[in-house]
Amino acid sequence: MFKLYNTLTRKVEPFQPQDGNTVKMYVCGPTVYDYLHIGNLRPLIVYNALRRYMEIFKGWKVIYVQNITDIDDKIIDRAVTEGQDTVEIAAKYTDAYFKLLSALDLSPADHNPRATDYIAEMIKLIATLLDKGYAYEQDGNVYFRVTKFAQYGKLSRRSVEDLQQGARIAVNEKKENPADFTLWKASKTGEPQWDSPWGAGRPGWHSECVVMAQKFLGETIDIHAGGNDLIFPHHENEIIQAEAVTGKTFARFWLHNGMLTTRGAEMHKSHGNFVYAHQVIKKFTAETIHYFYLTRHYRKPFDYSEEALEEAKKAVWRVNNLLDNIEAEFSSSHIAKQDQTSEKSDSANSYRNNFLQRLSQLKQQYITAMDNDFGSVDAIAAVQEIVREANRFHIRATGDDRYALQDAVALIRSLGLPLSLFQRRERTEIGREEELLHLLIDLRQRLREKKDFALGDKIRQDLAQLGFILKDTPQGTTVVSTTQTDQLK
RNA sequence: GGCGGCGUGGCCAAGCGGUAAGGCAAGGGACUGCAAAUCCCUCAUUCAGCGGUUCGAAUCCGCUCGCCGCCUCCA
Repeated sequence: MFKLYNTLTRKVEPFQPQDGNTVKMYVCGPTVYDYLHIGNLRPLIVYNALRRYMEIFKGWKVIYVQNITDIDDKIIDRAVTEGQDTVEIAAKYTDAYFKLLSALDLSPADHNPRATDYIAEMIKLIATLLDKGYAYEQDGNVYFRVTKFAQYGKLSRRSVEDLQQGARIAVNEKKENPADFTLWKASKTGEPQWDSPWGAGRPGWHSECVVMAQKFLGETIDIHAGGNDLIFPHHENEIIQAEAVTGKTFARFWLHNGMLTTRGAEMHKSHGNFVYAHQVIKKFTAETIHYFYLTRHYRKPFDYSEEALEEAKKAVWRVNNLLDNIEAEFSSSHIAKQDQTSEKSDSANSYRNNFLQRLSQLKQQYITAMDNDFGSVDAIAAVQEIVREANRFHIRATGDDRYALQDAVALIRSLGLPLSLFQRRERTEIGREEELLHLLIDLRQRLREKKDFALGDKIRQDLAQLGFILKDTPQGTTVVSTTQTDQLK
């Protein structure tokens, strides 16, 4: 049974899409005022993997919507400091955002609505809230009257009274209640603005997600996800707007990922303790980065460090090394065929069967882990276990039994697929390059047979410099290209 | 003040009532001309501390200590 932790109920609950086969999923996207930092990457990677798991292993069709917030105070500030207008700023960072997604091998969303394309719908929503008495206008500003909605606070589990005790609620004379939030903001001169029944201005932050989620996914969506820093006020304020209007549940499941920290402190632009995502991508592959995030449970905070990424790199390498070895063995014409044609003995057969049985056991372990609130950490542990088993089998199996290794490779690739791991076809392309490589390998083999190890080692060293790692295995010499992978020291 | 989370081996990190996964590191061994990789063995009688519930607790409850987040913008 597939289960997810729902912030709304604070419980792990069985999840099924509300209408048969289609999951309607909305993930809060970026405000495009700067490049993303690595903390921003966590929800992208985690929810992408969740989505793909639901598609590939559950067989559901996921409609995945992620907004782009392209109008906001931070964008206005940025426009001033960069000397451009807000449209240019938004375009620049939106473009960088999509480039990053692609570099990270993240599946594109089905829809990426931009806030400024939905101003009219937001105005309509706000007008409805005014009509129903959930909002009020003051000097061109419109505020939500939070006390009017009894369930306000049901997601974050706080009451309006709690909020009033908080010392950090901004004093605003225009509000009836300090906890009321802005739906429409009257613009100052020079700021971007849109016409509305309440004068020129721009929408508050929380309306856009409601409008865009409902536009693409309907009044009740299956999953709404984002960072746990959005629980309050952002998601709380979305719920109140949506449900005040429709009277229906806005989102059935609310998912929230934990924050990244740097030496224990939350990573935040304003703390200055962040690293840009594009900087990390220069040093590590997308695969290593995915592994890094997916080996920590998505709801817990965790500490970023380059050492931790180095460790992830090695762990990924361990898996790919096995895939390389086996694929090299099965595709290389240099391996003697006689090994693969011997008749099978009963004992060998049972050895193979045991191995295959163990593989399916570990596959089940992976699925159980993933089904249990996206336990990617345990799921990856199961893959590592497959690697150990396969390495063992690789050493000991003989004859036709060895073909079972191809099953192991296929399994690892299929389990890695939703996680964006272990997909790379490592073998160098068949072609002139490979012919040349094998010429060198043959030459080196002859030198080694003549005990001329000095020259043989030089060939190996020089090829390594060019990015081709030679390994002398019992099955012969194999070659792996490091051009597409993290190079180990 | 209110709401919430976390504390597991040298490090990272699962497990959330049935007797401690996985990775990295380290030590020993096998294999190898040397490498690389791989395999075998060792590496938490114990899960911050103290009580309680239970046949049984890292897992539930209470208290204490330590760290962190939200309550303003933040993924």
